[in-house]
Formats: sequence, C-alpha cells, structure tokens
Amino acid sequence: MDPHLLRTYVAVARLASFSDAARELGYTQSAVSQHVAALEADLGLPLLTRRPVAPTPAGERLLEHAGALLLRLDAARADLDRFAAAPRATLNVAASPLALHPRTLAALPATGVTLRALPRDRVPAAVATGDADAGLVDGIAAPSDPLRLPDIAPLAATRVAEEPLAVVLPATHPLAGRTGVRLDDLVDARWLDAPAAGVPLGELRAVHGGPAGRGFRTALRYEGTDTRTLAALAADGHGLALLPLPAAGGVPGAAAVPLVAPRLVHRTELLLAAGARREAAGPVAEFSRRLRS
Amino acid sequence: MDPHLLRTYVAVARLASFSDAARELGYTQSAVSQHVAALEADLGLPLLTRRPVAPTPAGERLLEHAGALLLRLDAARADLDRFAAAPRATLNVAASPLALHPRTLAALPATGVTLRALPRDRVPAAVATGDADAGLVDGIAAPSDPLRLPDIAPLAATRVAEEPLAVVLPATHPLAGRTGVRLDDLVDARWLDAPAAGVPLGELRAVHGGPAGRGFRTALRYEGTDTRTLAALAADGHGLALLPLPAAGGVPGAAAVPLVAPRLVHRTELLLAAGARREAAGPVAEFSRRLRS
DNA sequence: CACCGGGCATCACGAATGCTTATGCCCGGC
DNA sequence: GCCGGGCATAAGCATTCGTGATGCCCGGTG
Repeated sequence: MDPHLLRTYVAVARLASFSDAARELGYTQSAVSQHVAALEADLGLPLLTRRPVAPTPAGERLLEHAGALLLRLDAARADLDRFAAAPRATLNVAASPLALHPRTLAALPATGVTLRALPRDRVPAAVATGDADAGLVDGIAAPSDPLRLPDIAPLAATRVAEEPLAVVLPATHPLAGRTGVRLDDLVDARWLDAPAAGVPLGELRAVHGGPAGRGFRTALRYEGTDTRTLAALAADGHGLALLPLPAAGGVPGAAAVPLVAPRLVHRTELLLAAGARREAAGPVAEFSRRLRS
Repeated sequence: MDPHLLRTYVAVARLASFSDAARELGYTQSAVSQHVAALEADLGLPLLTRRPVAPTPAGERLLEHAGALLLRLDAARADLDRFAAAPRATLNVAASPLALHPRTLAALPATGVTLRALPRDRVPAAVATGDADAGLVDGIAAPSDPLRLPDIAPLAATRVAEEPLAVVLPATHPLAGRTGVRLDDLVDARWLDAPAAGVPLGELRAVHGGPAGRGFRTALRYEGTDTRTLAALAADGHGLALLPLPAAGGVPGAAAVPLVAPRLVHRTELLLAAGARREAAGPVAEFSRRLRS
C-alpha cells in the first residue's frame, strides 16, 4: 500500500475516470490502470467498478483511510520542513468564520498578515499541512473543556475565548421573554442549519451526548457566513439559531435567550503546529502571546 | 517519505543501531544506511546522530509522525483485509484492566474467547490493526459524554457502562465520613499514580480542564492492575486513589467517598472497527448485542 | 603509540520495479 | 454495423533498490 498508489486511487475515485486522473497526476492512463490493479491485487479485493468508474464498498472504506493517511503524510512533511526553513516575517492565519471576533482580530499584527476563512473542519488540516502558520477554530464545549478536534498531527490548542450560547428566536416566540432557556424545552423546534455562520448543531450530540442532543430537525439550510443574516432568518421564523451570545443580539425582530442547560459555551481556540512552539520570536509567537494575554 | 524508509528509520531509532535494525528487518546494513540517508536527503535535515546513534530534535519529531502513520497504515490494511476474510468463529477481545467488570465479563461467549488485558492507550490500536476483534476501554468523562480516544482509524464506540467515581482514603482521614467530596477539597492532597489499576489522573486535566484538574502531586506509583491493592495502599496512607465506586468499597481501613464535583463518571466503552459493524451474525455481533442489551 | 575491531558510509553491480508507448478489447452511440 | 471513447494488457527501457565488497572513523587495548 504505497502512498503513490493511494494517491492515484483517490484521484481516480474522485474524478471517476482513469484517464482524467492520469492527466491530473502527470501519468499516462496505463500507469494509473496499473496502480489501481496493483492495489486491488495487494488487497485481494476489487476497489472500483469500471464503466461507470465508482468505488465498491471496500473501495469506499479505503477512501476514508487513504484520505487520513495522505493528510497525515503531508502534515509530517510540512512539520519537518519547518525545522529546515528560515523563519519568515509573514503570518498566515486560517480561521473558521465565528472564530473571528473582536478579541482575535485585535491580536493580529499590523502588517504581513494573510487571513483565510475556512470551514471549521478544514482549519486543523491547514495548520497541520503548513498551509497556515496558525489556526483559529470555534465550537461548542462544556465550560473550560477543550474542543474536540481531529488529530491529524500533533497540534497545540490553547483557549482564546469562551462566551455563553444563546438561542435566537423571533421576538414573538412564547419563549422570547425568558432570561434563559433549556435545550429540552426546544426538542420539538425547527432549527436553522448553518454550518458556516452558526454553531455546529451536529457537535451538540458529540459534546453533550444523551437524549437532548439527538435529532435536530432542520428547517432551512444557510451556507453563508454572516451571523446577522442568520439572526434575521431566525427573526423571520425560518427556524431557531444557536449563536454565541455577543453575536446574537441587536437584530430587530429577534430575541436572544441564553442557553442555560446543558451548560455549554462557545469556545475559540488557537491552533499551532506543536513543533512551532519552541520558537520564541517571530510573528507566530507574537500573535500567540497577544492572544494569550 | 516512503513508509518503508520510515519503518527502517523507526527501527534504527528504537534499537540505536543500524546493524541491529538491519538484522531485525531482514536487510543488509548497507540498505539501512541508504534508507536513512535517503530520508535525510529528502527532508534536508539530519535525523540521527551517529556514534552514538540517537535521534536529533528533528528526528524525534519524525518519530511521532512515523509512529502514527505506520499504525494507521496497518489499521487500513487490517480493515480492508476484513472485507476479504471469511468470518471466524473465535472472538479476540482486548481490554483495559478496569473495563473488565462483572457486566462486561458476563457478555463474553461461553467458548472460543481470547481475552487480553492491555494498557488503556493500546486498546484502540489493537482493534484498529485487527489484533483484536473488539475492545473494551475505560476512562473518565462527564456523564453521557463519550471517551476521548485517539483516532487511529474509524472506530465505532458504544457505551457499555457508567459508574460514579469515588475517592479512596484512609478511614482515619478527616473527610472519610463525608457522603460526597469535591475535587477542589483535595487540591493539596497526594495521589497514588496507578495507570493500570486506577482511573487515569492525567485524563482529568483533559476532560475537566480548568484549575481543579491541574497539578496532581503523586506520592507513590503502582504499576500493577489490582484495585484491591490500590485501595489498600490508599488505606495505608500512601496517597489517595480514584476508582469507580463499585470497585472502591469493602477494603478494611479504607473509606470510599463519592466524587460529587466535578460531575464525572467512570465509563466503559465497546470498540469495534467501524467496518465490522455491518456483519449481523458471528461472535463479534453476538458479543456486541449482549453488551448493548 | 600503534594495532585492532566494531560499526557506519560508499561504491559498483545485478535484479526488480515502474513508467511509457503501442495495441487490444469492450461497450455505448449513431 | 461501424465508430470512438476509455480501460486493460504487452513489451521495452530507464530508474530504483538491495546486495556484497570495500573504505573510513573512532574507541579500546597492550
């Protein structure tokens, strides 16, 4: 199971074509065909159906493994490269949208910053592979609990901020006047599914477990990143939204009610490649220091 | 960064000798030397000092990555092999010592079982690499929270049992009469460090975070797996122990006081390779069903 | 101080692997 | 029924990889 073979296989599966994969990888079609054949012979299993080209069940499974493996391989290479490379003067930050609040923005150096907004689950990978020098991720967790992040590579995570969570609902909603709301009170509600702008509802099940977390029914899916829009959608009755309290207020027609049970917070963490910690100087260290203080 | 090269490098680093590694791997010393040289050339960094043979800082870092990579590679191969292999009639269970309580033992089939006790952190790897068909791990977590396990490979974890935690202290201890104790009340205490027999204190920091979890001072380290011995040590004043409540009682001279804050439980989970789930029959499915019911 | 021996590096050669070009085969469209 | 796109297979050639032999460095020893 040579990584080269895996890389080829992943490309073929993604493009659903041997020839296209060959073009993308700079091989001939013949080589790609031989790569896949070698993998199938090695594992003793067919991995792809031909005509149409699609992964078999075993192939699906291999895709999961291969993705993680190749990512980790890239991460390892990037990490080791950092040992050799001269320290740079620029700072490359990858952040999930909700991780960018006043506190984190204020810590950015005045010059030489590239800031990239990414989906939550791609931030750790960006830091691990060296695409970013530092990452900012947000998510929900029990108070002072760390976030649950995939361990692509050894990453150092440090707490940057924690804020209470609020449920955003229309001002006319029966619960709008409350000073706090329990998730159990809302089991039958419809929610807004907003992976980029909102707090990830899916994480609730993972973090909180238990009966309260299961079965969020979603009414509308919003793929943008703007929390005001999300709150406005909630005000309009398209469904409830879960947001950090500071981001939930000030939208006309919407009421933000703090979530009191389960006791969860919106948390932002700084992500650094664990190896990069040792550097005491440089823009990364500077950024990290300002976030910590 | 060919896995073969990594495997060789890891062996050299572990044995601190090129020649020994060559013998172990069935290569010549010359090949091993070339492998390491190829890696160093590829990364542009020295990985090992010669005479004595020891990893450089960069080499240390590579060891971490290589270990995880090779483990994941083995896991992938084992997982795919399960697709091809005929279902077997025997059941191979890997379990951490505290995961073996009456409830889990009762679920074992009457015949054809191999039960292996392993350190907590090696159970997921055993399941992922196919060394075991199923795993039982224990640890501490917030109620109904899943355990935090390393994700070597996609493993399916299901709750098997949860019990309250108890602090074991000498019957003469001032807190011995209490009906419940807070961890904060014990910040200055000395603890027994018993990674195999007790609940892992180190996890407290990870699970609970916050100030209460940091800085456990340990008085004595016990490397055995017997909880009675651990409780007896606690009774003798060698330090406090943290155990599941059912395992903590009935030792003369020792008092078991339930831990009431932070709200944590001792949890046991069943670990299966995610791919093996689909089988509806066979000893693995049977075991899983009996544990779930 | 010179000798000796263990252990890693280097060199040269033969075998095996991997990629390319060329060709064959299968299936779907016209 | 013919044509064409796309994957499989065959043969040839370049590269890579592992071996055996040799060289070099260092530490121990009389």
